[in-house]
Amino acid sequence: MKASYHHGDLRQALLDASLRILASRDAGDLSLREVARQAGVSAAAPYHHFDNKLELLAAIGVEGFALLEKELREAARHEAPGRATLESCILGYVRFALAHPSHFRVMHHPELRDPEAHPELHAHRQGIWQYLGERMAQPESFGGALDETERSNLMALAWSTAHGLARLLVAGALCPSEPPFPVAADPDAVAQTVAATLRQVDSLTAPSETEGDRVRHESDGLNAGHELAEADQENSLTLL
Amino acid sequence: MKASYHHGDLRQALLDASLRILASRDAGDLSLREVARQAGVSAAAPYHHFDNKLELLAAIGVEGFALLEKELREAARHEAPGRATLESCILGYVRFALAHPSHFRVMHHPELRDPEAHPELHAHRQGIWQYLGERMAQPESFGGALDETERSNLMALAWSTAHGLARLLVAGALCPSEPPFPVAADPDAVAQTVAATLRQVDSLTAPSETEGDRVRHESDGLNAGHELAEADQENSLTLL
DNA sequence: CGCCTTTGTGAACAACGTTAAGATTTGCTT
DNA sequence: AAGCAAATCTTAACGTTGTTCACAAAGGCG
Repeated sequence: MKASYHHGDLRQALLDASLRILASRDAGDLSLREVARQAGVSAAAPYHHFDNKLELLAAIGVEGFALLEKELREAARHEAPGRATLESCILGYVRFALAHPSHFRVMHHPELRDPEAHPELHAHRQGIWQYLGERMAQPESFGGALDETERSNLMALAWSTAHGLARLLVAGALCPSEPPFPVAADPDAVAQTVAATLRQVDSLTAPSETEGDRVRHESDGLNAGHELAEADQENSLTLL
Repeated sequence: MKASYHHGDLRQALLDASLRILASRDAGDLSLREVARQAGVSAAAPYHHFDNKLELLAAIGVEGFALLEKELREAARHEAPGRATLESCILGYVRFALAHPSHFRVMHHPELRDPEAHPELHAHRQGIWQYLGERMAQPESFGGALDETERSNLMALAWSTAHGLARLLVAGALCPSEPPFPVAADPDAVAQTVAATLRQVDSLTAPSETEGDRVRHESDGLNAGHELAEADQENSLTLL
């Protein structure tokens, strides 16, 4: 089977071998020599396909972002348009992380964050953000009446929750056996429940809301209202 | 000044040197030899104080968790008892991450997650979880009526949001210049606003809630209600 | 003072990322 | 079809890393 001196498609073979290793090891531990070994080539061979080890990881990250966007768009087509968009985005994001944990970890590897060092990866990351932003910005997502500030609040909240939940689940920090606190056995069930719970915030600005609700919420907390107002005044979550 | 052959307190000096380096580099990149160099000792010296490099990082993690717990308890004393506990925990967690990003990153370093390999670190991590769990479990946190399932939901949601927000802010992924979406310039303001926004979920189960609210929420989504019910039935967020 | 324990040094080893120079294959050009 | 340049792979090497080992210096205690 060892066909020829040349490999055929070594680049993809290296990516696959990397992912096989990354399933059990962290991205920081990945050894380029080991990847080459698993692919059946010499230690120097990968350098004809990637500038260095980080670029190999960046390519995996790009692969991951492309896959994420594909799956998000896929999921968006299989649902009633304009309903529960925020919840659906969160769920899609978390499900991707659970389905492709190795990709997810590489996508958020700290050493790949510099936009100038890895422009293609950065472009894909921005693409996801833009896509999610556009979907969540649709007026019917929240019910309609929603000014810029409120929308920013919700998006920061949703993005934080989705990302945090994904990280905790992928890291195994939210498992039923050893508690931070009791949680469901099935990670997907956790995601569903959290997303559904968060939806109650969404409903605050839904059209069915009464004016009485609105007032009660705003004057609810002792310092909460004050701090929020203060933050709004200083620089708040207004458009950049 | 180079006093003697012996260092005095090399252990702490190594920890300090590490943190100095970690301020600009990631935990995975930290070189033990460089730490030793900065501390002015040979490459083998650290092995008299730490079993290996990971144990050095684990010690920093322990330091971080202890600091976090101290700051959380500190903040808890300076506020009206039993009010907005959930929001205060979130804010405290995020503020710690912003104030001590190096510690925060090490505390969540992927290679330090194994409880058996780093039992002391794991104990401190559990301690934080337990402390936060106890605080958020206080009945007056939410207003009173709250069954086990609802409490788990809220805690999973709050923990996810706090952790996700902290990670995004520490990573610089929520900055005003390059948008995922517009966000405040001051990270602390973002944290305040997100925490305040999340508080609306809290208010769902507050005593001032009317029965009409409750019903409307549960029958709100098209599939959301269904999925939640399904999750509840299967294994849900009940006590472990 | 003598002696054991602690804490430092220096040299060594294997593994790693990366580069350089040379071999082999591919494919285009004529 | 021949030949030649580009792409791909190999072997060898360099410097750095984590870690270990044997040994030296300092501290503490009888």
